[in-house]
Amino acid sequence: MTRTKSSKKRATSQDVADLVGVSVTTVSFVINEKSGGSVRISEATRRKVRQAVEALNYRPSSAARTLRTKRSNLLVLMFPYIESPYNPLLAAAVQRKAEEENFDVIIYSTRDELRREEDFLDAMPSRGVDGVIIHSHHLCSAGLDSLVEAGIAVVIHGNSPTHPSADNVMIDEAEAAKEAVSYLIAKDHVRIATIVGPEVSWMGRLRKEGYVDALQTYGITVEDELICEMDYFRQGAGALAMQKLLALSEPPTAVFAGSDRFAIDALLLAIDSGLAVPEDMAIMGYDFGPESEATRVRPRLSTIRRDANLLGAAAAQLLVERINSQDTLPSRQKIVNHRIVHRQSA
Amino acid sequence: MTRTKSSKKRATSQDVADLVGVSVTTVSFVINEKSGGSVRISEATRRKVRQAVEALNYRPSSAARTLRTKRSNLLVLMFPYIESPYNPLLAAAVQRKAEEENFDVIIYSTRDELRREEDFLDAMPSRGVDGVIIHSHHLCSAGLDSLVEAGIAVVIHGNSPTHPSADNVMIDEAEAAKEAVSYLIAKDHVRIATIVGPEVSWMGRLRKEGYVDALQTYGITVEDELICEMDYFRQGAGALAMQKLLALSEPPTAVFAGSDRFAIDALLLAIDSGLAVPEDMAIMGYDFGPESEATRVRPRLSTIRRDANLLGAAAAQLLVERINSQDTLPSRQKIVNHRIVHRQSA
DNA sequence: CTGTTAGCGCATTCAG
DNA sequence: CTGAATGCGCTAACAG
Repeated sequence: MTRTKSSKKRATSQDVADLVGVSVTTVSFVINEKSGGSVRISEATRRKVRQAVEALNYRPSSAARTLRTKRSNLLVLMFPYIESPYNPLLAAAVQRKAEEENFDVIIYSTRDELRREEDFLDAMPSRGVDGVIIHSHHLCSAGLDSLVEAGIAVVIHGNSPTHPSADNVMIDEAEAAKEAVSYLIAKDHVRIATIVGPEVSWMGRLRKEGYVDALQTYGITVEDELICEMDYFRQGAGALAMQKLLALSEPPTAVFAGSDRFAIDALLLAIDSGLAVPEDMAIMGYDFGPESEATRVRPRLSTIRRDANLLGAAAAQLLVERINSQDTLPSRQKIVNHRIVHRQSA
Repeated sequence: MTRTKSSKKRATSQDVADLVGVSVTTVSFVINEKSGGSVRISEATRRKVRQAVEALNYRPSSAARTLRTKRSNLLVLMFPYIESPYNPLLAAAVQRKAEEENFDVIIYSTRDELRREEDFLDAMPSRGVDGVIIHSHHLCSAGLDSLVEAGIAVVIHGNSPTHPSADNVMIDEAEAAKEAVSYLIAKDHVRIATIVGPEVSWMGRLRKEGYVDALQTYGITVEDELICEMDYFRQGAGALAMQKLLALSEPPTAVFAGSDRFAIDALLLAIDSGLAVPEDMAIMGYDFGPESEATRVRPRLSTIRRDANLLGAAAAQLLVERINSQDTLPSRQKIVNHRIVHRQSA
């Protein structure tokens, strides 16, 4: 009685082979359902092997398999916070897709800390995962090189930097912005302002593009004084912009904000200034940060929303394709549907 | 040029050894920071090895290591829906703890389907994970046997069946119920009814126990007509119970419901009957299902909440201990703090 | 149609 | 203080 371990040793493919009286090769073939080419296992043998598997309760060791095949069927979804309302939806979608393709998914929250993100990505090759979906505010493409070099497939969620060997999945920013503004126009607004991010930001540029496009489509003149360019992260930027707009000789009756944060600040300032929202001032937001912020403000914010299901599924899809592709794939950009959420502010 | 693969081969410990001019054994020792006993690597060698690791960008292969050591440092968190508001919090907590202990966590949503749950658990030994935290409504202890036999550590979240080789982490159901009722008593209610789950349910029994305990503590007579036993999953059970209570010759002024669903149904019926909540009828719920349900109803539901952080951390803690323990550990039950959420309904 | 065999990359016993 | 040798469990040539 020298055994201290309580659990008996797990059965190996050799055990199965011995029990049936065939070789491990045969076992391996039936386990993996190989049959093409020169590989033909008689149906009788297959059955016997399967019985033995059952009898011994044999389960292949993924560690051994991974070591051999360089394939872990493991993928990583990394984002700032799993607690953000968008991310669980994204995770669910990724998971669903991954499961279809027989992948497990490791989820990692970086808490939006650059250091944790870097450390995690750095340790990724060691983990032996096949691919990773990155949703990050910090990401710079340099960090991706080592992943790609280590043979890890990468898909980037959102408008973060592109990389020649990674895919991006995102929504059509310009189109979404255009729809938001068109909605305001449909509500009979003509004097519509916008609060947008800086030119240097890809998102900011695209959203402004959509704003201009919508106005022009409906024959409304684009006026510079109605376009407020603001820094996304500047405290109270939205309020500032709204203040400026209200001071105009002819203020707008509606505002399309390039981010929910802009929108909420602007909305609050409008209300504090004695305006009724949406009667005196209609406000549209744009998905950015937690959904709850948009629903917590009164009146609730109408805004653009990404479809987490589509984005997640698309990301997983691209990732799996990339993992399965033997040759280097070109970088792909996948545009996914968005939608307008009509709440109370517009 | 026969190479089709684009990425160069990853460095192995052999490569590192070669570069330094030592053996793989030495490399292995310094990587794993072994030093006790007869193992002594000179500081000089250590440094050189570390340099080589850096130079070659060497990362140990976890697959190989797992195969060798029977340790994947991978753990699974399984629950019905990642989209439920409680579960991301739980996941975050588990993750945080797991990370401290150098574990990655695979998250799996069963969509509350028994079949998917069973299939996943069944495939677990093959995945080579070290342990699993199970949060399930369906779980029966039979399914756990094969996990335990396969040497996978198991921790059960909540009051699902216990298992001689698994731990449970949960809140003190009876105490929580007692507090809820005590709160109602503190608000000057004396005629307090309860809607509880069936006797056969452990949760139901414990919560009723707490209810009775609170009344007795404050010298209030327990009256059978004020105790409604209902099936958790029966449609509209809470409304039915409230109806019955309102029909009493002397109806209660407060109700402690054994689940948020009961509570919400009851609350709605009370309001539809022209009662003001909480003025005419105070209602306390009890954590069960999505938080959002409790906050969406008007007035917002006061209820008992589990602390996801504590529960998650405790679960991960127990799991890691179990994984690290060589010998069989006894089954442990860990009770975690809960709290009352005072909203509007009581 | 099936068996033999050689590693995958690492941790570890046992010799030096 | 360090190295040589072995095998974890599996897959995939290659050889029948």
